[in-house]
Amino acid sequence: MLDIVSMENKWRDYWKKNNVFKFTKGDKNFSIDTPPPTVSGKMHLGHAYSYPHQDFIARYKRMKGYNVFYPWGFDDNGLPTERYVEKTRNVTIENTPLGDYIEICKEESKKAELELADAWYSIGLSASFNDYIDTSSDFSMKMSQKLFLDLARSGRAYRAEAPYIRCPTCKTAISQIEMKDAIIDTDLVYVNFDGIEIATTRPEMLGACVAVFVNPGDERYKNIIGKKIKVPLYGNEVPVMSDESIDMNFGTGAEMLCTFGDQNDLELWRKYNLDSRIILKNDKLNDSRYLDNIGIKEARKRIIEELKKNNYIIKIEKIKHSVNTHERCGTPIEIGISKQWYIKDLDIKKELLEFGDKIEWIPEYMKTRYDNWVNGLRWDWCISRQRYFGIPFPVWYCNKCGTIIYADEKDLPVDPRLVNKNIKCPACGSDDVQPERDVMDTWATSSISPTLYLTHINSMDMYPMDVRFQGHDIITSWAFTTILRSYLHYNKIPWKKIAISGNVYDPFGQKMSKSKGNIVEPKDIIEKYGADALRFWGSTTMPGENIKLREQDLVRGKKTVIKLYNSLNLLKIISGGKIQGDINIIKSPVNKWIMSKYEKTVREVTGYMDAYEVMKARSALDKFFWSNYCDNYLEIIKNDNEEYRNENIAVSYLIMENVLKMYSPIMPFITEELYHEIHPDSISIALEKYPEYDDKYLFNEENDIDYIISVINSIRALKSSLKISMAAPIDSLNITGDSEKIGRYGYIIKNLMHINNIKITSGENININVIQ
RNA sequence: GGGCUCGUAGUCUAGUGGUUAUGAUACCGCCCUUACAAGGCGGUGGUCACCGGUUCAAAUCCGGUCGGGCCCA
Repeated sequence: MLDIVSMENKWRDYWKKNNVFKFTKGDKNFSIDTPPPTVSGKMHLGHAYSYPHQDFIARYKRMKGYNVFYPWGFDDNGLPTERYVEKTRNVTIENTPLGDYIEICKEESKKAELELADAWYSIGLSASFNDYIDTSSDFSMKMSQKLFLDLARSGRAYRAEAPYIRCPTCKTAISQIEMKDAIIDTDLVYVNFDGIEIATTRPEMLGACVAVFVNPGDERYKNIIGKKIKVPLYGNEVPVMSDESIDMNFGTGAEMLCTFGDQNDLELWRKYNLDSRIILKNDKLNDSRYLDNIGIKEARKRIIEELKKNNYIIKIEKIKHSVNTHERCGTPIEIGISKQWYIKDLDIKKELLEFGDKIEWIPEYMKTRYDNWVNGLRWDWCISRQRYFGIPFPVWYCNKCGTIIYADEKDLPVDPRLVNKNIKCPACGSDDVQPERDVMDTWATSSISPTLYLTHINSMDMYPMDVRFQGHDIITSWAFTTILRSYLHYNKIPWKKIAISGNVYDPFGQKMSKSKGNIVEPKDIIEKYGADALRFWGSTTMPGENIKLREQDLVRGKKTVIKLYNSLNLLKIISGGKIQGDINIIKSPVNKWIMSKYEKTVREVTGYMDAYEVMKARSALDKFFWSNYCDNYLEIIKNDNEEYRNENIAVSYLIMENVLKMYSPIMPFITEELYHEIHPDSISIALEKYPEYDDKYLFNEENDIDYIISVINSIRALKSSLKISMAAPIDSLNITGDSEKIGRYGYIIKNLMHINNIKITSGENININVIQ
């Protein structure tokens, strides 16, 4: 009996111990840009579905003779890690010195990485786990800072006081990438503005009002456009202006523009070059009148009270309103104004689109999402975060003259917040300097993953990498920022291909989530069905497609594992354990038939694998293995003429081991196990050569035997209808059909179906009847 | 609101102009045959979402409708 769990464990240990997948650079290299999973989360089923996709290709390319660079990384920067540490170690930035806080983050990351690596290893990935990189290491920090300095010196990265998107909960700037829409319940307040009714969801921002906007086509307000009106409570005069973007059906059709109530305010503010009245700073409102450094909710209450007191409120309506939120915490974002670091990208949209075109997208339509994103960019990429654990900016500021002081490249990596290195201002000579306290956005480091990976092995000559694998949910973040950085630093595409994978849903098409209680752990699946079956399930979709978790796919995978095991078992019984014979001269028509089918399968499977269509490759292989090889070929040679015995053994073994090779990228465990039974001296099936298509093994007999098999199927149907065993002997049978073929290959029919005599009648259609 | 994508037996799925629409699973019947009953053989089951158009020919191409999913506003 086959014990799948212990068999898989055995090979996992073996691969690790023998460092089977270590990369050695050669003439023919193939490199994969792997998504570094975050350390704050466990490997979930979505990962267990998508990561094997990279591994299928990695293993295939390795067997096709490439030196495959398949690095491994962990992303342990930023907010998720801080959250994780604050939860597990009960530390906060308020109760812990910065240096200690960072050390604890690193410590926990390291610990989590060691634990997590096992989960990733358990699904049989052939990546370099022995030599992984993580995004918070000195190495990553050095590279990230160095590339940042390159951008800063060339002016691509700049620091500016500008409006920025802020999360009040996380108390940090975020980028357009991190926003998500949400519908919330809110009050729509109708305010009397100098006789004009205005509806607003942000009454607390009244003191920041710099204009009133209406739609130019709105008849109600036509005659007041261009006039000035007074802001209630504050009394300042603001212009009434018009813009197409104003929705006539929202509220009263007249809106106040505040610096800054929301993104639309910001856009109109930029478009018309309006004044600013900043009353909101770091989540506190201060208008030196009604609001004295108080929070947003409190301020809203107070302003509404004041408006009521002075009879400015007409009515208050409860509405559902669409707002932008921070995707990590769900808090509605605010627009703040402060100094942040940006990477300028709005001026190179055209170039970025061209780069998108140069990369092969699998599947192709996923590129559209990238294009839409680039076309819709409205902000330069804000890369500074007011957080603690992350790559620090290698800069100081001179308190005297304001000059930005960049770290010397030879001193990298450097954390200006923690080291005091006698920094002097190069402009004025002052040593009164202060460090930048912000850290970089996690994507600022993830976006240079090809550089990180290739520099790690000292092989930047392999740039661009061959392929990036990632989910479709991060096309606008990871794929986009990587292409952007690659353009800015090297003017090269980061990879030749990008392969996008889909999401995993439960059997009813619902997303898996804790609250729904429909989460399935990969570990449980591996225990029940095996890692091979889990990977098999992962190979049942076309590139980019979402997948539902369905038990039957796992069952099918496990059945395939067992079928492979049993078919080798049968070969051992038939051959008496010996492989013999010569396949250079094939005489048996049945062997000619199976060799033809086999060669065609090799050609087909290889073609699909080259196109990353693993699902089609596997289907073709399944069909050959189950139907042609097991159900028909092996059944026939069990009962074949003695003269073909040695040839049958040779052919059946040859095909068996090549079937194992073709299955091995998908199911590495069972194929390793069985291959070692045939070739005990092999280091690993993963290092063997993939079968090559050879047309010298195509024979005309293929069609003849196909015909004979259809005759056999008819006899099987007959036996089935007679309710007798396939092995039950029949004395005499009349077969109508192609008499020449049936005559020539009648012995196959007789042997397999246990028939003593056959009588042949010529006819168009196959017809079988028993002669009593 | 815009974009992308999908709609094929109970369920999942292949198929992008041309025999009788693929396979899996479920279901029914038979068979323990020199491996495998988690197997084999046979069978039931489909107005290819709907409407219209192009064509000798449409699941496939075009337009529209309805319904899912995702991305972006």
